[in-house]
Amino acid sequence: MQNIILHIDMNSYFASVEQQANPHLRGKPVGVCAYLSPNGCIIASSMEAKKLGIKTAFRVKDAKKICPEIILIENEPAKYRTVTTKIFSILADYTDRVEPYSIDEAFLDLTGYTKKISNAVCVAKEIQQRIKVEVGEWLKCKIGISTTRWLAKFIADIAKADAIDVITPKTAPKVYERCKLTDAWGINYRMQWRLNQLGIYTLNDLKNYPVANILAVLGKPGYFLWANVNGIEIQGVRTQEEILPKSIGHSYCLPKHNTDTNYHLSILMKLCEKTGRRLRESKLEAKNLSIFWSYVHGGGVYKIFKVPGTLFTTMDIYNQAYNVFLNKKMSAFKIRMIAVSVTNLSPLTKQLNLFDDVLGRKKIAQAMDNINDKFGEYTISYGQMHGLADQARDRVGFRKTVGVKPKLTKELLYL
DNA sequence: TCTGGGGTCCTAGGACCC
DNA sequence: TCTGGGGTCCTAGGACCC
Repeated sequence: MQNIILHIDMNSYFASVEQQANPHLRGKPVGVCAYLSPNGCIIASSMEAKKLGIKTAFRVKDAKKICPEIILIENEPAKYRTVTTKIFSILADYTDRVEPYSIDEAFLDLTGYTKKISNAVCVAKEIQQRIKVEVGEWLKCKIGISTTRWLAKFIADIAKADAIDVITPKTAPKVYERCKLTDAWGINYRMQWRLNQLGIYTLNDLKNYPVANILAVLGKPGYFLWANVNGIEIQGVRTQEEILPKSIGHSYCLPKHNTDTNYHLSILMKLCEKTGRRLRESKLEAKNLSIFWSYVHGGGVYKIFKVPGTLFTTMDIYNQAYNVFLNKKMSAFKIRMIAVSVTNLSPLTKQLNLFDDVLGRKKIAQAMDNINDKFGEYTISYGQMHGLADQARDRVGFRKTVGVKPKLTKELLYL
């Protein structure tokens, strides 16, 4: 029995959400940036901006040169997540097998709903319509339909905006004829080069290549590509509950390049706090910590290690990160970016009890999260983060910093 | 190639165990 | 201390993705 898989891909997502929310942006070239500075980069652009040559990852200054009339906006992740939740709840009306792939993409397994591609096309049309009516007319999506997850995404990737396209293993060779190798999910220029070395120049070359040879030369990644283009399912649709996150982390490119350790530590604390909050929201604990920083003039330090016990509170994470940072940092070098993430995650098992020393700290961390949820980000925070608010307030990700902090903050930190 | 910030999966090689 | 062969865990890093 063949499966019926849909891949939904929102068009120019962040820019479309902004156009939906702000009518004065509609029909105009809009660029959504990581942050508004000449060196900031465009992370999404509207259809109008794309037509004028604006591409993702352009720097702000270059985008302005190419298209002086472009309207630039700083991104607001929370806003986009809210819209995503609405869209995904529409998808959930058709099947419980919905896999959120990214903030603007999802897979649907309709196998239990219908066996016919023609029915799937009707569902796809209805989904497009409902998103426009229930979420917003500026939110358009393209939908790929096939028998495997990879083929559904492949056909959606090459589809025009707002299209519904179907591909089956039978019709695939014809479609491959008009595609480049790098149109395929999983092939970028490096993999393309390696495939070329084997005499593979088209997707049909790859499809017809002896599987044993490709496995021998390119290993598993090569086999996966071969199986995918041949319509063999490698990994079906998995629901959110079936996918436990593997890592949670945050990184930050510093707006000021200097050697000031206190400044660096305050950024480090902020990253640990953001990471810790998400860890607690997900009700997970971590066994490994990874910390990375790079220097302005090249090079950097990457360290990943198993910690004694588990990580759950912000201070658990910060204490470990702090030790590595102070031990390994070259004090004369200016730092460009810092990243923190936790891995080796597992569900939090114990009930939190305020009278247990370790668990008590976890309970305090959760109480602080609750206060911040209710009154705004960083209403209550750790002492290390003080002094950062002024520099951080106008930065992306930190924009929601609340200027007024209660006086009890420092006391709470040292409980 | 990098620019931003968030991820996944896979592999190599060393340490350590029986 | 070294001999063999098998295994796991840990850390580092590459190659992709949005």
